[in-house]
Amino acid sequence: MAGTRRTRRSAPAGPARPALSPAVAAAVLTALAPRELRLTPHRRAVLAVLEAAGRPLTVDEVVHASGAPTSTAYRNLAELAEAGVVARVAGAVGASGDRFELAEPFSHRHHHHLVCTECGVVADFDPSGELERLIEREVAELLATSGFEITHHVFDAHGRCRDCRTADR
Amino acid sequence: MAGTRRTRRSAPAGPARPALSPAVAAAVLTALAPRELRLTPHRRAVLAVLEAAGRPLTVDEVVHASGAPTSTAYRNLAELAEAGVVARVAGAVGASGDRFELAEPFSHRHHHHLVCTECGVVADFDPSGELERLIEREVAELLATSGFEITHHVFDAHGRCRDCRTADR
DNA sequence: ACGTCTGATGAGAATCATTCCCAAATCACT
DNA sequence: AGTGATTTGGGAATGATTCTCATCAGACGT
Repeated sequence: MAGTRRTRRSAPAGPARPALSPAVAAAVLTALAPRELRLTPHRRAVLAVLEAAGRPLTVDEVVHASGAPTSTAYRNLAELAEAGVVARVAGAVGASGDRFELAEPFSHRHHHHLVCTECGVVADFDPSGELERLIEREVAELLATSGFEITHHVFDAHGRCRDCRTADR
Repeated sequence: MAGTRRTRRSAPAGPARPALSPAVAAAVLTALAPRELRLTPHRRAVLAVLEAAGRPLTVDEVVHASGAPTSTAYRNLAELAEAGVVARVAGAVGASGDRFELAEPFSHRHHHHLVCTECGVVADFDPSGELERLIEREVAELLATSGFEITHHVFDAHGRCRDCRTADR
């Protein structure tokens, strides 16, 4: 036991874990500062996992991929969502549990979701500019007619993913 | 005790409960038949409540408004959803619990949802025909490019409803 | 009308995800 | 390198949803 440093294991041994890209790390730091949140190893790991996935993950997926304990993963995801660094997105209706992905300012671009109603997996897709423009117009109209102050919109397509289709048919 | 019939109380005394419209009842009967599901008083009450509400309700709202016991309400909503008579819709992301409304063939028309991110209430709104057409086109494209067999789409606008806006500002 | 038989009911137990708790450890920052 | 506010984590607590199963209602044939 040569100088075994007893540190709380923040990055347990295991399959190679992705690293958070420096660009995202810097932006995240800025976003966390005003809330006095630190970019700890666990938070870094959680964000790295989300960045690498490129699609919304369940809490369970994050727990397994990041190595963070369950309670820490839940807490961090909630805090990061609150800080606007990650986005909480809905999975398949009826499936319990939200999913999380890097918020748009920290990932690539505006996108929408393809949700598999069978296995619950969620993939990203990019909407056409034309659709996006029309949605914007509709949203502006809703502000006027409904009394709702619209902050964002969700356009998800639901169906069966390729895997589920080939699996049982 | 003049002929007090002892029947299980299926419509407990209480505030006037809405009745299910005959047209919907007939259509529902047809939909339930192949599954050997009966249109019992509780199911009728649940459906009547959904029909009267005209917006997606939480299980709790259904329980209170219909008088059905919790376990019965959950069971019936799940069965009716399975049968395609009611639709399970997502509420605010992060809010636990799906909501239910009459499925489109049994209610009025195709519509979308306005979700309040603060109190979770969900209202219906009608999309413009133009938007709807463009969505259809986009969905058709997704089938080709993603491998997903799209069954339906969700276009929800999220924001703060009039009540929440006036309440805390 | 009456029996019969299948589907429905409902109270509580069981399950499961999520949140809470708080003493102890850690890390970001000077 | 020190240090104090923040984070951690294991387990308990909470809450929603589902399950169980003995009992009941209702449709149907006779």
